[in-house]
Amino acid sequence: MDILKGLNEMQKEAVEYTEGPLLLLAGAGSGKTTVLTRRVANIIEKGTNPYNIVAITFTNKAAKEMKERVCKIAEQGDKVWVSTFHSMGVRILRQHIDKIGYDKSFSIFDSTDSEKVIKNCLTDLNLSDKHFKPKNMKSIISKFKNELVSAEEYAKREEKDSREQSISDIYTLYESKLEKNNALDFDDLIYKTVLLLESNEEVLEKYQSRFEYILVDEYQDTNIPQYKLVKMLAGKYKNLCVVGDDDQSIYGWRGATIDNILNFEKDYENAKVIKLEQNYRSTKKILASANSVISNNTKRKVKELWTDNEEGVNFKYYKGYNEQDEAVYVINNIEKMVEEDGKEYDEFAILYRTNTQSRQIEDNLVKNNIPYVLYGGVKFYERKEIKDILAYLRLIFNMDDEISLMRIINVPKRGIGNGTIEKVYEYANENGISALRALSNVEQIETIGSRSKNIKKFYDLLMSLKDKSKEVEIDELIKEVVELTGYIEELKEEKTDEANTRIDNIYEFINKATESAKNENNTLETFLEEISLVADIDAYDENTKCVSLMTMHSSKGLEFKNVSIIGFEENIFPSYRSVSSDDEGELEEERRLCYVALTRAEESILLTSATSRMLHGRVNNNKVSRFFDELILTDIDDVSPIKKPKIQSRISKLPKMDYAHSVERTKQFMRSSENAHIFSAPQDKELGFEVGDTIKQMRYGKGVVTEIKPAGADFEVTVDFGSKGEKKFMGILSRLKKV
DNA sequence: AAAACGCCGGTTTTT
DNA sequence: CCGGCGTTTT
Repeated sequence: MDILKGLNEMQKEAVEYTEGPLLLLAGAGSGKTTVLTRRVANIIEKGTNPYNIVAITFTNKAAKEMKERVCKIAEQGDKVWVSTFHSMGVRILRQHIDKIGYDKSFSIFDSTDSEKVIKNCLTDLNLSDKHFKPKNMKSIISKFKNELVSAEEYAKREEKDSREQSISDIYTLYESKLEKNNALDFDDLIYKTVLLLESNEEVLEKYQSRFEYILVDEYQDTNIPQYKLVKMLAGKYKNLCVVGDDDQSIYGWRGATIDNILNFEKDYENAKVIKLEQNYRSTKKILASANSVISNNTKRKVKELWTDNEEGVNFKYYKGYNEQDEAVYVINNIEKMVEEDGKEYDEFAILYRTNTQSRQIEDNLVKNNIPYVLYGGVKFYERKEIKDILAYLRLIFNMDDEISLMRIINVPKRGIGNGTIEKVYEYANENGISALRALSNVEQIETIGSRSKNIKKFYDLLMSLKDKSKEVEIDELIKEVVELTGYIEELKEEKTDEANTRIDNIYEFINKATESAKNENNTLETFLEEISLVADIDAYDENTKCVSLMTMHSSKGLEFKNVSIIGFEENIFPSYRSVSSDDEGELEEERRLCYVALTRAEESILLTSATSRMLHGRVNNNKVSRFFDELILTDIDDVSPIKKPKIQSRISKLPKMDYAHSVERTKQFMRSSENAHIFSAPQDKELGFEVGDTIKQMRYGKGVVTEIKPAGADFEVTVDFGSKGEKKFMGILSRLKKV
């Protein structure tokens, strides 16, 4: 097939420019994946062995998709190494990690495991988990690793105050505990790979020679270690193509730095830059609004997406009374479009800022019998029962994994209580042996006495499982675990719904294992790895006939005909943290997230918010999101029961912009007939006061009016009483008086 | 040793 | 509002 068929000029150029460093700035919906796969095909066609090409992505889903598409158009495409950063790290480390002092059968700790290790560190160091919160410590350590600062280096650093010194101790002990467990945490998968390649010329040379062509997707999401890894791997041939969009950088909190993309031209001499700015996905209205929002960011490469697509329909905006009302509207809207316009459920996505927001939506979908898929939330592999079974498997694979050992030593109950466990640990420490070795010598531990037979039984159970693992497939092994431990038996005893769900989950887990076992060269190692590295979105299947529910973060890279963004409110989106942070950058990242969400849509967008919302057991009254003001307001139909709330405040809240831009925007804003009334002073004679006035109320005393909304013959007046909070009144009825 | 209770604290996004 | 965790009770 013709590799350039159907491409625009810029796309063709990107496909043909195969030698040397290339930065491909690919806007949302600009046909990026097509260009990438054709480019790979082109490199192969020019005579390169596919084995010498590597493509790096962030999610398994993206990797899988790219692999499939490359295979379709290129001879021997299956030989191209398409991998995520993390699985690439694992693959390199499994082969060479012994060179930096680990065993090749290392475990991968998830963040829960890491936090447990940190808790152990705190106990050992006699530090309080109130002052040194494990979650917080975890993220500090993660930050160090993402800045390539080792525990050793940090320990040497001078001028540390006492808190920093303690943190340094925690970091050091944490690292040594991981080593003792022969485990790596998530950050290590990249960090330790970098350390390995830095310290070992031979290994570096091996991979540098192999990778004649390197391709990195979503480059705007790379952090420092990832950047460094890529730079080292590309060191020999420098045929490095990075693809990204600085406007879609939404993982700053994970250490990703937008500078990697902004500085590419400085990092790589003679780098070619190609911009893909034509969007093939969205309507003109959607694109114009997305552009309008993102133009408020200061730190970005100049580009503007355009499209030949139709103008399209207006956005809809619905402000509900509360989150329940909001959910009902969103679902009714979908139902209506399905019934009246012949849409399918799978053409809809509901996006939100935080996972908890999916709850009301889910309730209402169930009520209305609408099929849906929820991505994210409590992950399958993080359920208690699955983690328990997994702990057995992990322990069988890596007997040094004490976190797993601790998890299941008395699960199901087998009469090994905390007291006994402590004694085992004491013995292990005194004799400088691993906990498992101590278990095998349990008869020697005098203090335990007759309970040692429980331990003996447990130890024998583990050993027989380990033997089994060498003979049978993974699904058989899991069945064996369940059988020998009596795990399901114990659950059956409970006879509760919850226990039954857990049993179902275990059967589902076995099914998944059976699926995996079908792949040739599937081992316990690869199975565990697969599970450690899955993301929610990896399960995304575009062939379902379901409404999709996911966070805006998860939606990156996907597209839907109709998108609903719920919770379009201050303190939710943008998040409370970003709003109250003094780092301007955080807000810009939220704005980029907004840009990502908007550009998922092909045809229509519904934005919703709620006047009052229950949050952490408390009622919140949030204003509509500031991003609302940054949209092109004339392209929005307000379908709320109460129209245009608080529109007065908008003038002062126009986004910060350079002067020319600002004047233009203001003019545009005033021209819009819908907004014309804003510029006449809003005053309601019947009330005798307006927004901003101080009034007096019988019970609460003096307060400032923040909002007036018509409500039938009366007005709903919101008054801020300062420390007493915000209250709502019916203005005339409650006889509010201007002071 | 296991179940039951009650308090405290957190609470964004995730490979 | 939730869940986790430590304390108390059986």
